Amino acid sequence: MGRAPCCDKANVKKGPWSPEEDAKLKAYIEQHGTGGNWIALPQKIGLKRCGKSCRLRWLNYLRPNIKHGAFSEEEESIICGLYVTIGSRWSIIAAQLPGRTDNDIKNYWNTRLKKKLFGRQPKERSAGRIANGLKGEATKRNQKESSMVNGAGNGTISGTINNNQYWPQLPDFAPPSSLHEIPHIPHHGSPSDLLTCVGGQFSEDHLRSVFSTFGNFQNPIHIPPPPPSLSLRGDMLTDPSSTILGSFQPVNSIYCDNSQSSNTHFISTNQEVVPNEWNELQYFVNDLGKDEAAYSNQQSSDVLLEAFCGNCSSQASSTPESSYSWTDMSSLADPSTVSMYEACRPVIQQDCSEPFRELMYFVPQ
DNA sequence: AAAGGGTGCAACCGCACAATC
DNA sequence: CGATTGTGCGGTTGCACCCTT
Repeated sequence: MGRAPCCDKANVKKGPWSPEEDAKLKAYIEQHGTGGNWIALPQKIGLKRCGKSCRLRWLNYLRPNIKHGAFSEEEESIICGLYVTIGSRWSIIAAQLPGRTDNDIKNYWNTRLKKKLFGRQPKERSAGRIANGLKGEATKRNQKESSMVNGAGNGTISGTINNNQYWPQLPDFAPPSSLHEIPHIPHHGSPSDLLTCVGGQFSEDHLRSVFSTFGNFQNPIHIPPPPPSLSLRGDMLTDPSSTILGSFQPVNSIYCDNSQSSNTHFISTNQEVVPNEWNELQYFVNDLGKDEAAYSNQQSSDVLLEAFCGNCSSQASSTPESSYSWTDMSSLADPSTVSMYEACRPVIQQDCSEPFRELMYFVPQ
């Protein structure tokens, strides 16, 4: 037996709220409060709405000091930083952004920030629409919402956008003499953001652009020297002073072969990787629409394989519940890269404390 | 001018947990 | 202490708007 419905579904109105309904709800709550009972509230007001719907409408739109309109760069940084730290805990993230609702932030993440962080551009055909479309959206909002916040964020987006990119151009960076000079890495990061760096474009510019996105989370980092023949893409250390790192599980380092032409990349970590983050990785890899494969020597390899085999077209997908040996999986990759990695594994293993975990994935070219 | 498709946002759904009976 | 009810939350959906063809 399921639980009783919170309201008579047949007799409640659904869909967009009318100005009259808004006015009724707002006036009542401002005068009497919610009374601690959302379910009973619509009857008191004479609204044919579900109590939950009233609550949502109030919290997301009608209550005072709600901030609508474009997100500032600072807000973006906070959202991104918290997302890679705590995941989709929108209510917690919203608590850090006065005036923003969890729904707003969730929508903003899903429609924009995710694309931005994953480094994906919209389909080619959309390029023109994007430049104009954003302007259109902003105009729509401006017309719709007289309480629009100052135009800083909006102006930033529409003002700096170029013809080819969805997002403002990221600042130019002077090429580093070595990756050790990457100044700041998101210390709240998860595997996903670093893997995004590695998997998204495989470019150092992109890597730095993602790091710059988290400028608010700058902190000194320690980057150990890479093993021979490998370049170190990133390294993260937890911040012991932080109080919100409960679920944070960093990837210690990501090693990429030095050959730009190679399609194989190795990731090592001595940390437990939580399933959510692998799911996110799965999303990312699947979103790329490319074949991939994974190998793990860790105990929780089932987590990894589950995460990776959802849409695999490689041989891995045919037996998603079985385990794969290194031999099996490495056979899928470029032989020279595999042999190079094999030679480096002891060094990497030494670099990571036990239990050593590794993941290989490749993107056919 | 119209159809088709992409995008963003408001709103809904269902589950988990807390509070109350 | 179990059952019931209310609330909070994240995921998902529906739709209006706009652009491209």
